[in-house]
Amino acid sequence: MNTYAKIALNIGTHGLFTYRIPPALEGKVLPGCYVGVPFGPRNRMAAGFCVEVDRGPGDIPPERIKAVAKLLYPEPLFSPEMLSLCRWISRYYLCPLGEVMAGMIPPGIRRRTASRAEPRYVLVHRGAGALKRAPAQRKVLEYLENVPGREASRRDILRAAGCTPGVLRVLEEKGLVRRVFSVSLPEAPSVLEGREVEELTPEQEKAYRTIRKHLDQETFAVLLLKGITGSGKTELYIRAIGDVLSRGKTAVLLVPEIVLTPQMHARFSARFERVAVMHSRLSAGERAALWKEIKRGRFDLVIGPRSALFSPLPRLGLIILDEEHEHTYKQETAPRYHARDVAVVMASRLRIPVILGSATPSMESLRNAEAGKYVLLTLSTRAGGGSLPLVHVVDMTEERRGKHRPGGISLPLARRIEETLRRGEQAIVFINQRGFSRFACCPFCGKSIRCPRCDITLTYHKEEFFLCHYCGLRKPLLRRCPVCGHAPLAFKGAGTQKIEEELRARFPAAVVQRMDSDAMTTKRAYRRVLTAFAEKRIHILVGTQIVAKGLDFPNVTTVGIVEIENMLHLPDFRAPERTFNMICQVAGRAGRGSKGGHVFLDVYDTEHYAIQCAAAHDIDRFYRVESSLRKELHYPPFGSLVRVLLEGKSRERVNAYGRELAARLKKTRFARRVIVLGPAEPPLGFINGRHRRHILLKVPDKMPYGGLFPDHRVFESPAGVKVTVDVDPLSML
DNA sequence: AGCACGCCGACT
DNA sequence: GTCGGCGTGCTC
Repeated sequence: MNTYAKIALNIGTHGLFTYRIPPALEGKVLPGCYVGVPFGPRNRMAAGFCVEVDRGPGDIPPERIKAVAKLLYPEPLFSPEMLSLCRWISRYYLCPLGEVMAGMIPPGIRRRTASRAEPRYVLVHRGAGALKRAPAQRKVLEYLENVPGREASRRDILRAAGCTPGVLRVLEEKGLVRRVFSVSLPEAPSVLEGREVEELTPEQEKAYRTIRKHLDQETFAVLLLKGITGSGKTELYIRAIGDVLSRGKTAVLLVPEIVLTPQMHARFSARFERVAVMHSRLSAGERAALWKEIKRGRFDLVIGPRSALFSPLPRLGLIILDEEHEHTYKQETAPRYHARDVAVVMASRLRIPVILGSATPSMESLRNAEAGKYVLLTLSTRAGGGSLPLVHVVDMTEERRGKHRPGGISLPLARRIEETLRRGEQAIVFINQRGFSRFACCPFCGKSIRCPRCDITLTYHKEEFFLCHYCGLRKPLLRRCPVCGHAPLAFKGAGTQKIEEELRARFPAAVVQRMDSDAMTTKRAYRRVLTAFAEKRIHILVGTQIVAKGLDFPNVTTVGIVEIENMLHLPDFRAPERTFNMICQVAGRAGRGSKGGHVFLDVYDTEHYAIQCAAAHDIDRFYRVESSLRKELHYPPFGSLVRVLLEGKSRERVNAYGRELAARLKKTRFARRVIVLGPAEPPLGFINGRHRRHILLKVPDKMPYGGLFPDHRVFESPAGVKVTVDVDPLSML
């Protein structure tokens, strides 16, 4: 009696392939297994995942069926629960199952040519002095004694000690060093350590009791932890994780961007021993080695970005998502999943609790809390006893009318910075734009400098180039207008470089540092700036998003937020939400110490509800106003969106297919309930030499749409047009 | 993803 | 007259 395996291959098709299980592999090829199968006319070896084991071959003609060639991993890589999760992701995000599953396995496991992890060695015993007659070995031990964590990679050791691998082997045999697979712990700078919250505030205590109750029940629950900046959410994470670990279970902590949260690593590594931190710098081999060690049960806690959700921790007991509103949780390539939503489904499959934390939760999560689907936990006071900063909304129209000729920053902000410096305190100025100015244009003929491939303006980077922030195209600097020859050009819309320059000019005695992705190309540069800022060697920090998150410097008493309306007035229904969140996050950097804080918000539309609510730190009011607007237009969280993006070199083809597809979608059996908008030209209608159109589907609230389009062929793309389906899109540019 | 089949430009 | 460009289509 033969058995057959349905195999999901990562070849861009939703179909599964049926293979016979040969006697030698009988009982070993199980759902969730990673296998090699002969594929195609030349029978080349393809890797795939067994998702089902059947008694018969189904409707495939038996003569076409080939046999599974081998097991690529001795045990299933997916538990039944995780396989079920993969199916859900595949259905919900309209992504082939094989692609979903392949995406959850680190490249080093996936590839046959698993490049081995770089070996690392840790010091077991001190006492290099004893090795008088083995200078090479002594050198190695001396090096390891002085290195953070007493652990280093083989390459580093050999370079530092100037010895050969044989020396290390001898030391390993003597038991003086041990070979480890773990990845180095993040270098934790003491200056960046957050305050230790020893005792919980009454509010924290209350939230913690609720968390404990759900951990005790060991069932599925979503806990939305809404806590203002500085309210001690992290301390609650630590306690919850501690509880889970003490029950012999494991936990995963997702962070929006690992490079931006060094203090998070430091805090967790200080409290727990068996912590695996996924950093972005891991090579494929290191990632694979770490993955195997996690699967083997060597770690209790994994901290990492969204992909860490799929790390194979045995006995997972808790999932935590910090800063759950962050858009980085949405993957922008297939499968286009949102880690928050997947975490919730995963927790329900595994019957465990999940904690979503944020000072400014997403509209989606707030609505789920309101509807009673999530348990809301609120922290409304700062753990250290400090208070939220006072926010001053500066009316820039007033500024413009006054005698003071406005530059990048308002007069009240400038005055406040002056006072801050006089008191020996520090300031942060936030501007959501890199470069010197957003665009350059000719004051004579009015033409702007644009990207020929994307048809958007090029950002001016001073003394460097014009840069397209979408395709990365660089154009050399121009003195004159390329159209009419007029000089000089006018530069509009300030960026970090311009604000930096202005601050230097205004405050010549102060040390001003810019912090954006252009200035902080390496992690080291970033750390160096943070250390200098902590040591008060930098007085004013100017930066983009980078300065918005997690920085905890008690001496920062002033925060300036300029040009925020660039964000507020983007053609995107989430623009007010993003702006509100951003202001709250940035404002939260001020007044973390005992000295109190002031935030200056330079805006023209002072009455806008996003500005007003942010200034008042009133998220509940923001939620109410925003909800009524979204409800009216059936935008999320009151209904869902599916975005179908069409791209191609020929504008005519893209347009024609867009019209055809929209017409077809209007005729599906869902047409009466789904609103089909478009095809329309998105805000970025031409990028990288490709014309773009999109169709937006508004799916009504409560309509179950797992499998809304069971016939995924609706979205098949014809010649010359690429079709991308984005379920729950976060960006519609 | 590969690897084939299939129709239009520069080569021995 | 062919060799080869990569566009499109199939793979249990």
